[in-house]
Amino acid sequence: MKNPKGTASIQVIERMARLLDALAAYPDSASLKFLSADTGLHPSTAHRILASLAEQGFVERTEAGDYRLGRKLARLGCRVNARLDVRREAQEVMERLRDRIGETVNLTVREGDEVVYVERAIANRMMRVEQVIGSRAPLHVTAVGKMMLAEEGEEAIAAYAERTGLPAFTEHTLTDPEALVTEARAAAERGYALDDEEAELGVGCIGALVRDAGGNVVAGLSVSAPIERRRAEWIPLVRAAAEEISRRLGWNGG
Amino acid sequence: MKNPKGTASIQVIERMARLLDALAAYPDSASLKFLSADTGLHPSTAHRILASLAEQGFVERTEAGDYRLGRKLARLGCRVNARLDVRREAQEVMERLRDRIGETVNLTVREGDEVVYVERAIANRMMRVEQVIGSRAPLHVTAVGKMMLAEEGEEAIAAYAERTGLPAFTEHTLTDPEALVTEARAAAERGYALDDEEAELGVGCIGALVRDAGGNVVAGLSVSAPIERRRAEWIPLVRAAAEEISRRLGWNGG
DNA sequence: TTCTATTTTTCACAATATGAAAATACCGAG
DNA sequence: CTCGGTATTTTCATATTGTGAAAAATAGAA
Repeated sequence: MKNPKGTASIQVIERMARLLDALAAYPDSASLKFLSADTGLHPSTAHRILASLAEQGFVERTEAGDYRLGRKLARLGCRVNARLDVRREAQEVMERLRDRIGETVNLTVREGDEVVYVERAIANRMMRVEQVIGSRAPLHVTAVGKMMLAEEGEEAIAAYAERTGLPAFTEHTLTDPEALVTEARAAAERGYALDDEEAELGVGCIGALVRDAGGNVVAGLSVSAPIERRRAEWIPLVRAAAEEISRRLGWNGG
Repeated sequence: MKNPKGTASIQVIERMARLLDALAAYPDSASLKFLSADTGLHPSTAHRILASLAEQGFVERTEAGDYRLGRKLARLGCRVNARLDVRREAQEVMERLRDRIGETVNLTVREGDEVVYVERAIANRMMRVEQVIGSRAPLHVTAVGKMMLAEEGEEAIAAYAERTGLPAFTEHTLTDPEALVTEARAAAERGYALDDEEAELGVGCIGALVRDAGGNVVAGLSVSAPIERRRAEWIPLVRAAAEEISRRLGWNGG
């Protein structure tokens, strides 16, 4: 059994990644039992890997013996955030936008075939949309995800569709590759994308892209609201906010 | 050659940690050549591990083929930071303290035998002390480090001295285990510690500890200034700021 | 072009991680 | 306090897996 997936990767590292991802899914800490179950790894193997990770500071152990993500990840992670200074720059702009329209504003970055929520400004209303920081969603069910796909061209979208099978989250999810391409192209031309209950029934989003000094897409900004409260007037506001963050990152139009 | 250090760790994970640390030492990106040289790993081995890490998103590759820390680290890291919400809570307090006394304020967390700088509010003066976020310093040459040592008791300080050899950074560095124990105990009793040019000539610090809801030390707050500008009047301000952050984290005195 | 400096792939080998099983630690219930 | 079930940790024989020398490919400089 050699390289079943054709990837030239080291087994332990792939397994470690699975363990860390599983661990990140728990709000605070998790026991060996759950982690080995979630990852499908033999408890003995999971234990050995986790012990090694603990030794290096990638995970920590609670008094109860459970595992949680470690300080070293925070340290290394803050280097990454410092590099793409998005979060820091975005925070203020996001809060202004939230105050202006009264709905939740999210900042997401792409990771593989998904977007990850990295920052947010939550609406202070009884009914609101709220994403957990660190949670993920496939590209094709989110407004910014569709724009990120559009950046890569039609072949890449086709490849994405092939790879993921465009799983449906609601009856409105775009499950047809053709429709996704059309929608993505339209969004790129307009400079914003909508999500009409494609990820969750009753939730509507407006999203726009954030670019760094080099013009590369580094994040996506979006407003998420109950669909009946969403207003077309917000579109220019979302675009302006995304552009404001881009400008702070050194992007001068384009 | 089995477990030369007696540790039951997985080799690849230890090597991966070395590579990531080496990578973190570079401001932006680094080439395979430097990374393998820095870590002492065979280029072939370093390449294979880095490729695997890249596959999992722990590192990314630049257009030039260089390596840099990846998004996944930011994502996992932000989970850690969200847990110990220190940085977010600290930011505002730190800026207020900085504005009050006009000198650089740092937030550090402990990692093994070192403190890591995770947040800061920089003095806006021509001459100022400025630490790079992510950089480190041994416990015994910093104000907060000495307080963190004091938390663990004398035996632990002795063990630390034994382990590290208390390397001298300046002629004022405490290189005698006895002196370090005395100093640490005094600092713990006072509730603050000083650093009198022990890390760098001309730099003086005042540090105090930040505790979470459980009373555990989660970080250290310190003011760093040119030694001749440092004032004893700042001591209560630093302590108050550290306590304010602790309070926000749920700590109610102790 | 040719030469040099890096990066990447290859491959035979043995060191290394694996996982079944046994041992230990941990709890709750009685 | 003891028993019984559960979770964690260690052990150990095994072959799978990662290793690193060397060769191949790639990129740059002259």
